[in-house]
Amino acid sequence: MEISVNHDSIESIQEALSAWFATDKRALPWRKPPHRGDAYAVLVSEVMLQQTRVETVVPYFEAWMERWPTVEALAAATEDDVLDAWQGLGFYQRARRLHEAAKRIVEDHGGQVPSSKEELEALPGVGAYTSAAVRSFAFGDAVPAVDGNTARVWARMVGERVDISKARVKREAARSLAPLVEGEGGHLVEALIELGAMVCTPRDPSCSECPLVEACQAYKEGRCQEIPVPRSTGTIPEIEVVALLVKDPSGRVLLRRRPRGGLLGGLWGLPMVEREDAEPLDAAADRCIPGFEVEVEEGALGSVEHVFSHKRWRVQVHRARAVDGAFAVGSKEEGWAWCAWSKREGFASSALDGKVFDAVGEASLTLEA
DNA sequence: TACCCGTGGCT
DNA sequence: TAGCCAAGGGT
Repeated sequence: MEISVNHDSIESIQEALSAWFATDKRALPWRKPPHRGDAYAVLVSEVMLQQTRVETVVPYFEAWMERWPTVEALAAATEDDVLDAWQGLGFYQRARRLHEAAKRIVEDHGGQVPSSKEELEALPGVGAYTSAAVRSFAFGDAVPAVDGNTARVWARMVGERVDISKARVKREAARSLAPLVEGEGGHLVEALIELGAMVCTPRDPSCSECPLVEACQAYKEGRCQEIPVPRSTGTIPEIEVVALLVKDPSGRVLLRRRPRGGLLGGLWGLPMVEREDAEPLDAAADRCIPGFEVEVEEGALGSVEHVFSHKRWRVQVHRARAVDGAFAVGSKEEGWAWCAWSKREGFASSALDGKVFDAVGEASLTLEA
């Protein structure tokens, strides 16, 4: 599939896109000094922006760059501090991969973010999109960085009803768009992304303001509303989850760090497990704290609903204690901690955990009242 | 390839 | 309200 633009008009299209971007682009922190063009800052912003809205990322990016202004500083950080800075952003593997990438850049590349496709994509968390973005925005090596925005712009330009969530479609878009962005530094690559975000929007695109209308097949045919096709979505399962509120004699609460790699990996929360089909409450409670038998109260203190990208949790929080009177669950390094209620913010946790903490806090107030 | 991996704003 | 979706990557 090719963009229906001849060689004479490609220059005028480039000029129109360039002029639009120069006047209409948003003043985002990674587009301003001292971050603009800094490969480390580009890498941080692009990883944060993966599947995440710009407005959400802005405060995280600013705090991150203040805390770790250089790749060396990030490489020297602890994993706990990295997760602390990332908490609430979601997709927590991104944080640990970015941290690991910083370490490798320091160890293997002398502290300089590499500029080649091969070396960039060898870094954890850096794929085709992020690699192209770093090359374009930091090294002036203009390569189409095809995110959902650019893919949508391209799909409408060629007028094809494609599913832009498919990797094959994004590869085709990158190949097809290369002549449009090359030879202009990286700003046309970024302009395509910005155009998709601000003008060529998923619904009700502002075609009257678009610098690419003359090259847009979908506009010509009046089919912008039906391109691209909506991606197919299945229904997500709803899962019952049991969480335990366990206190020691001094009133501290038992927290558990989730294993790396899984859902909310590396983050702290009340011990909790997904309940098997028709699993008795006490059996699920025992699995919350492996190796210990638990006495769990039947009535729930509170309940929390939380929707992830691929499943829905209904969390029931129960009060519980050790059958033999005491837990020797292990150290903080082993993922267990007794935490005074007022000190829980010292443990990096997710939005889900925040809801659970809130539910427990409200239940306590009710009980005391 | 299909699925796993968060969150919050919008309609 | 319930679903849709956003500057994706790894497996």
